[in-house]
Amino acid sequence: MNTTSKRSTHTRNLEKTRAKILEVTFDEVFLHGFQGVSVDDIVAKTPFTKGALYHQFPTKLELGYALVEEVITPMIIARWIAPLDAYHNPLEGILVQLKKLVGDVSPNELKLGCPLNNLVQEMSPLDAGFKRRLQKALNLWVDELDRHLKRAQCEGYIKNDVDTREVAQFVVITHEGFFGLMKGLGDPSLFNAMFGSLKTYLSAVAA
Amino acid sequence: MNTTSKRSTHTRNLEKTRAKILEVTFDEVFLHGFQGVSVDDIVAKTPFTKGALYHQFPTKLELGYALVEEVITPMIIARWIAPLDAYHNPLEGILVQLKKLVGDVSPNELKLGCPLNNLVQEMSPLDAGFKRRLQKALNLWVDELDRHLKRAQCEGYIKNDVDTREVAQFVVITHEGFFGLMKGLGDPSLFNAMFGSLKTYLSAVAA
Amino acid sequence: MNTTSKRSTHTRNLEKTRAKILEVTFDEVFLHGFQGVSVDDIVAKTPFTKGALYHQFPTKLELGYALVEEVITPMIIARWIAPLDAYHNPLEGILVQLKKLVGDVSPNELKLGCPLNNLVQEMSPLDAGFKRRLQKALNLWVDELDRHLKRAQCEGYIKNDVDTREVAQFVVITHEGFFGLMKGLGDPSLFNAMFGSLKTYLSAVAA
Amino acid sequence: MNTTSKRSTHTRNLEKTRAKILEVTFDEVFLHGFQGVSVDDIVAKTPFTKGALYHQFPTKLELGYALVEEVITPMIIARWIAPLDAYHNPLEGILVQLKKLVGDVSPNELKLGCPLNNLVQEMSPLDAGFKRRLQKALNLWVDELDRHLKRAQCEGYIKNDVDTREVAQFVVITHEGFFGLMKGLGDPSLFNAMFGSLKTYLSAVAA
DNA sequence: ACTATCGGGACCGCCCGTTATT
DNA sequence: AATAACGGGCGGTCCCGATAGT
Repeated sequence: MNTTSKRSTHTRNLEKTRAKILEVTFDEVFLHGFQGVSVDDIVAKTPFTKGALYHQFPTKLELGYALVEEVITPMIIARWIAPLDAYHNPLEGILVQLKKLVGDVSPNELKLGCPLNNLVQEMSPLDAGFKRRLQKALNLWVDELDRHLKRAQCEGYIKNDVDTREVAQFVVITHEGFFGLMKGLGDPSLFNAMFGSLKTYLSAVAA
Repeated sequence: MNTTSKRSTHTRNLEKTRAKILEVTFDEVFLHGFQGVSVDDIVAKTPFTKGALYHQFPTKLELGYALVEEVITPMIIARWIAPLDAYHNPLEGILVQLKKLVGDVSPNELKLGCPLNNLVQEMSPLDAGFKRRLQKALNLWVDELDRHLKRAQCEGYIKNDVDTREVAQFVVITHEGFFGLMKGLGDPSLFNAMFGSLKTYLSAVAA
Repeated sequence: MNTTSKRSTHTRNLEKTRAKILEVTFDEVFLHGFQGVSVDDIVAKTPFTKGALYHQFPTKLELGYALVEEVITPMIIARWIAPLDAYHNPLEGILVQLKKLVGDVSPNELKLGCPLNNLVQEMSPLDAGFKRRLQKALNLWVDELDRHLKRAQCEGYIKNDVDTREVAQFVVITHEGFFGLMKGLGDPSLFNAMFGSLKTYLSAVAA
Repeated sequence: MNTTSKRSTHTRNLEKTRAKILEVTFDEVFLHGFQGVSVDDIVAKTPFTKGALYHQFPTKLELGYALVEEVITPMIIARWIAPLDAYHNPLEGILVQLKKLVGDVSPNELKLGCPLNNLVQEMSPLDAGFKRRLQKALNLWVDELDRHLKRAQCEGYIKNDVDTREVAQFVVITHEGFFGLMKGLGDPSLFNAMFGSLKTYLSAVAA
């Protein structure tokens, strides 16, 4: 049980190191918030030291920026957008995906909220760099949803007089609102409220 | 040397001190988050010193708890629940109140989000004491909304097969979701998306 | 040999605390230079902790500024100016004082140079706040010397066509030059070179 | 693939690298002091990387030592000693050179002081290796001046009872004292005080 | 010889809360 | 009840140098 040195046979690989640091950062920030995590905390959960982290990220803020751009934004796309390609009717895809990624997941995993929403709430008003990157991620989400909804409208799944962008915005609002409330209440019944209501809403705009 | 006894003067001053501290705390926490505010920051915006604050609130956390219980919870009730008493049809009240408190407000004032939601996102997973009090506030909001919706259902404004609690939950979800997205995007068009979609949804559950 | 707590029966006295911190700071900066001293070093040689230091001096720089204004400047006046009052002929006073404060002092004590000159060399080009305060101290030294030399000229000890301010400047130049070289060479013979040559020079401007 | 052998090319490159590093080091140390400059700062102003620097200089201190020996000492000789060869009367040479190298130079260039003096003041008490090398440079300066002054004495330009070494020491004292004060005050009138007074002094020792 | 990556530690600023004092 | 001085420790930055690899 002596103090193990961090110097080892570790292969020196910038990409891997960066990925590992970002992975740990994601976990820690997801658990404690950006301000609630110290660089030392992150380093301690890593096979590296502060020097390695500093080599990759000149400041804690830059690490946070990379987290948004390189981890969280792709994750949003992968979870909420990419799967829609498989559905001829995106409205159906949205609900099925919601069921799969939220309804079938244990409430415990949902209590931490949505990684993107968490950072938006915490950091957007505090730092312009965060704000810009988080805005970009949110807009991307809305834009991509809108693209699928427009496709749905073309295919006749949505009434022609419906503003698809408004629907896209509302879908994101309900997603983030759900995760936010879930974080506060931890009440599994929230999913039904959200899923059922969203279904009702989407039916109302469907053709 | 007026007629008021020393004791009551003391008590009144004590209450004024407490109220002033809570007022400043609200402003600062609303701007920078709970973790982002230091006790010294709060004290500096107060005519008192740190000792006075610690005389009233044993720790920073207790100050935060008081903020939730004595400021934020009443504020939620005053803004989103109490006004509904004036409406015979609460569904109408919800939408009118939304328009008044959000639609007619400058986007700048909305960019800081909702004081309750902000604290939920930041503090719920970090501290059990916060979590309990925030949960209580959220549940109160849902419960009171549900009470009004049940009244609406009795009055025949809502279909009988509708689960009013689910509607209440969904309304809160959309409120907090909207504030959350607004905080991140600052896009005024979000209000129309939210307002219009909520109207569509409420119409779908209305009798 | 347990770790002694710093909490003790210490009288809480802002002035005394400040004086003690400045005293220790003077010693440490004199030995290692301003950049070479850490705040922790200073605190460690003090009966106080960092909190106390921070209470008095918001930054290390401010501590340095106070050192110049409250310790070093008065020291210059006390050593090189005040004693001249006792001499009817200031030229004589300058040389006698030089002998007393330098010639009769062990070379070891001189190897650290002049506290004012040390800071001028180290900090003047690095920080405008230091520069201003050090300039003020140097100008005060020159001005006060000039005042005494003008008195000497009035009394007929200095030729009328001599620019006393130039003499004052030159005297300071030789003082600081001597301390500077002494710091580098540690050679006691430097005092004779300086003392003798300054005597020769002052004789040349004497009436 | 020219005729020069690989070895000599290597050597030449090595020397160029070393020279470039020393050149940048001189500039940076002159501006910020030795402690105020980081190895990374130096490397950043170089076409090389840190590894190259550490290949040539095992530590930052050794780089500083090389700076004294290979750059600053030769510079002192080139500026203050070598030109005296051209003068039959070195006393005249000293004053003329002073005018040329100081009096005709813009005050801005003088505000950074003398590279040698700067290092003496900063590093002599902190590191024995620096001290030894700086002492050597200062002694060389005094010795060489003394050599020229002895020549002057032989030629009858200086009174026979004058200790030329003391004069040499005093000249260096006034040089460094002037640069030191100039660094602190930035007052161009200092040159006249120094030049005039030194002239007066040298006249007093001249035959 | 030279590069890129990383180790480990020290420093300043700051922060929450306590204690002596009034 | 309230103030002012102070305790003790953590957090982000930065720095010197070492090591793996070319």
